[in-house]
Amino acid sequence: MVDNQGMEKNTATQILDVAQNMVRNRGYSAFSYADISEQVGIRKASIHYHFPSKENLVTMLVKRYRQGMMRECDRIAKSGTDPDEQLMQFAQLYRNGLQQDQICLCAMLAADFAVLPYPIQTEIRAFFAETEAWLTALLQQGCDAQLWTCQPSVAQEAKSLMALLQGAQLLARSAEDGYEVFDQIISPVLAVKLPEP
Amino acid sequence: MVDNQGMEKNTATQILDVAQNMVRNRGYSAFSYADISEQVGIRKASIHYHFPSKENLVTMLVKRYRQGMMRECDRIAKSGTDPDEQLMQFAQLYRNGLQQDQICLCAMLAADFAVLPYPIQTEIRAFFAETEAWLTALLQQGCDAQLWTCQPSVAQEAKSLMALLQGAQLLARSAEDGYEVFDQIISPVLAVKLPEP
DNA sequence: GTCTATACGAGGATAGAC
DNA sequence: GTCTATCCTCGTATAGAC
Repeated sequence: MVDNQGMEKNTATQILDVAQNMVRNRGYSAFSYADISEQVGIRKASIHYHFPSKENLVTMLVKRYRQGMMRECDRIAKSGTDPDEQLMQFAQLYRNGLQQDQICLCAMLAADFAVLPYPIQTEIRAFFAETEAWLTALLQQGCDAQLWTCQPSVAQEAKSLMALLQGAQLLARSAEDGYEVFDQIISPVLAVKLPEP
Repeated sequence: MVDNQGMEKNTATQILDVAQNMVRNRGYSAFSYADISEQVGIRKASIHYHFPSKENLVTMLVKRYRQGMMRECDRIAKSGTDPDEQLMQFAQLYRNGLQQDQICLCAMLAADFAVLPYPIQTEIRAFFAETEAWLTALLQQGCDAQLWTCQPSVAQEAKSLMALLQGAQLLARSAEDGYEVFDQIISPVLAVKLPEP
């Protein structure tokens, strides 16, 4: 596994990394340039050099997050495993966030939707549309391979699965043992997807 | 239907009503005493007479919301209809919020969980525990009446359903047509609950 | 109970030196 | 690129008059 050990990450990337953790954990309104400043080790004013405004910063953040999500999905798709295994890996993406008490960036921003500038809203919609499209294709593969059936349509099943995963993250973070709650929520529904014994 | 037409609501109640709309729509960090002040028609300082701090205000808010939810659930339970009809009415509670672009108060606060004072966190946990208990009992009735089966347990199915409903609200509010998305998400899962043709 | 006035800090943002 | 210094607004909260 190649990582960045010893490599200097540029400042803009560091800012985005910290901001991402903050937004996923606290939401749009509850994180500030001062928070980023502390963790990155530069002054508040310096952040404005890289990202002129908060609106700009978060817009860039969602763009990057969207690309990252698509990369992950592509990786899963190209792994060559069966659709049911791919579905589990997809669910795993949501499960991973829990270790730092984080939910999906766009799930958090969907909650904050009413206070977001329009450009950010647009990016969020794009994220959900892309993710849904990918998941729909995966579900269709499973149907074709007779692994499962989707009623009344693969598109609706995809939406339902996304809602389930996001809701599971939401419920998990207010629970003491987040992982256990998440797994309990996921298991009945994903079990239904597998062939009957 | 008896309503409060002509009745003066006391100030504390008005404050809670406005605050509830605000929190459900914008979250904990993005609403202020100034917002309430405007809509209720009194000064910021006057709000502090009724609720000394924001923490206190929102704690009271969640307590009241929790009681309201339990009242609604009791009403459904005592309606004498079949479990499957009761389940639809329960889902309807979540659907109703959408008309004002609002999600469940506690779903919103679950997203904001990391920034909430401890007393509020406690109330939210209590809300979810109560709701889950009620829903578990309803699902059990349906099992007993052979209307459906719950795998691997009614408790897990209850959690899954709550996650689905909250996730559906989240996805609905970032969509142009919220109701349509919500209904699409709900229908595949709730349809499974009904007897096979 | 509600008001005016005010304290005090935090928030996002800009100007200009280095 | 990053700094210091500063602006202006908004946030929660308190004191004290009415």
